[in-house]
Amino acid sequence: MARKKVKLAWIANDSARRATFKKRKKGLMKKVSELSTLCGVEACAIIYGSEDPQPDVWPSTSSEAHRVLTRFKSMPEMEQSKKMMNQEGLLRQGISKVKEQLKKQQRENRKFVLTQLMYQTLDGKGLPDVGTEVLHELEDVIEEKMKAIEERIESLRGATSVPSQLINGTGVEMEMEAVQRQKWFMEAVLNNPPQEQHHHQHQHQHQPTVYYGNGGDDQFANGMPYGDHGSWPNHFYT
Amino acid sequence: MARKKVKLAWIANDSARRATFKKRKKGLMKKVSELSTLCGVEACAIIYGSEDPQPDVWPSTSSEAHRVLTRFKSMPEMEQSKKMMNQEGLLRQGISKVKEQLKKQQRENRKFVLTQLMYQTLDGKGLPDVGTEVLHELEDVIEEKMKAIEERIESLRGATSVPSQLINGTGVEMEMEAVQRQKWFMEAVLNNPPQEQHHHQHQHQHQPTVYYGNGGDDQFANGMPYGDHGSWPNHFYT
DNA sequence: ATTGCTATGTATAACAA
DNA sequence: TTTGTTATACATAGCAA
Repeated sequence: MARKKVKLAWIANDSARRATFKKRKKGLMKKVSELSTLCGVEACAIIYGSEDPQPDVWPSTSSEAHRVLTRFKSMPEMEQSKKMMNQEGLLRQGISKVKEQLKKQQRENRKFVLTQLMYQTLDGKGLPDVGTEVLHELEDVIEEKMKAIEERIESLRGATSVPSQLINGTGVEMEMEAVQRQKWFMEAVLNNPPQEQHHHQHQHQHQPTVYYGNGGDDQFANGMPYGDHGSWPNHFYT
Repeated sequence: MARKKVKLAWIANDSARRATFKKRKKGLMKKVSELSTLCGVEACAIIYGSEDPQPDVWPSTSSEAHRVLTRFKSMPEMEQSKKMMNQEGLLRQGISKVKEQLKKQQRENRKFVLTQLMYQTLDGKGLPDVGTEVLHELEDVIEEKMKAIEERIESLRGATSVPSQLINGTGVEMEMEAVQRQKWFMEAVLNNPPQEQHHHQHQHQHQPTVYYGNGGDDQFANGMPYGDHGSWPNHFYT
C-alpha cells in the first residue's frame, strides 16, 4: 500500500529503486503514448536505465523517434531553450503552488475569523473595535450565511414538503432572525461616521506571534488578519 | 469530475483537446522529472504542441537535453550549465521560506482554533466530538492561558500595589475560575476511555478544499486542521 | 527478482465561475 | 479562455507469496 508520500529524492535502496524505475518507466511511456494519441502531437521520450546502455524509447519505431529528434536538433538553441521545462521551471511551479496554498489558507482563515466574530456578536459579546473594511467583510460573511440559511429553509420546504409551521423548532428561523438583526446592526454601525482609530501600539504585548506583511502580492507576503494593522480577534477575550 | 473512462483516441473537440494537452503535458513533465530524480537516470521528453513550432522539452537546459539526445545518437557530450546551480539554490531557498511561513501560520491557526474551541466550551456550547490528541492540545492552550492570567494578577498585585480586594471586578478571577473548571472538565474527559473515532469518509463532502499531502515534512504538504483528517472547526456551527 | 494485491497518493475529466 | 473545484479514474509504494 502506498502509505507514504514518497520523498522526491534519489532512492538509496537498490532493489527498491529498480522496482520503482521499472514501474514508473512503464507508466511514463503509457502517458507519452496517450498524450500523443489523444492530442495528435508528436512526442518522444528517451530513458536510460542506470546500467543498461540501451535506452527505452518512445515511440517504439526509431524512425519516428528520429523524426522528432531531428526536428528538435535542427532548430537554433536559443529558440529551443525558450519553452524548456527545466528544473527551474518546476521549482518555480513549486513556489507558486506553496504560495497559492498560503493565500488560500489565508482566505479561509479570514473567513473563519469573521464567522467567529459574527457568532460572538450574536452571543451578545459586542462587536470589537474593528475598522470599516472589516465590517464590510463581515457583512459579506453574514450575507453568505443568510443565503445558506434561506437555502436550507427552501430545501426543507420544497424537498420534503414540510408544512412551514414545522420549520419552527429547527432553530433555523431564529438563527435567521438573529443574523438579520446583526445585519441591521452592522448597517447602523456603518452609517455612523467611524471614529478615528488609534493604534495602541504597545498595549498588545501579550498577544501571541504577530507577523508583518501586508497581504499585497509581494514575494512572500502574509495576509493574516492578525497583524498590527488594526484591532483584531485577539481582543475578544483575555 | 472524471466520470468517463476516456477513450484512447484523438479528441475532436478543439478546446477540450487543448485543455487536455495542457494538463497532460504538465503532468508528463512532472513524471519525467520525478523518474529522473528518484532513480537517478538520464531522461528526456520532447513534445510538440499542435500549433506551436516550439516543443516543450525536459530536461532543463538545452545542454542537458542535447546530452541525452546526443548520447542517443552516439555523439560527444556537451557541458553542463553552472549558473543553474545558483538559480536552483535560490529557488529552493524561496520554497523553504514560503513553506516555513505556511507552517508557522498553520501552527498559529491551530492555536487560534483551539482557543476558540476553549471559549466555546466555556460558554457552555459543549465540546465537539474531537479526538484525544486534540484534547491534549487544548490542555496545553488552557495551561498557557492560565499562566497568562496568573501573570496578569501578579502584575496587578505587584507593580501597582493594588489591594487584592480591588482585583475583584476586573473579571480576571472569574475567568480564571472558568478556565480552571474547564481544565477539570478536560481531565474528566481525558480520563474517560475515548470512543473509537470513525472517519466518516463520505460525510464531509461539503468541507472546503482538501489538499493532498499528509502534513509531514514533504515537499508541498499542507497540515491545516481543516482537512479530511478528523472532526474540526467547521462542525461548530451551521 | 517477479507477480499480484490494495491502500493511498496523484492526475485529470467534467463542470462551474 | 483561465482558474478553481470535485468526483473519478489511474498510478504506484509497500507487502506478501
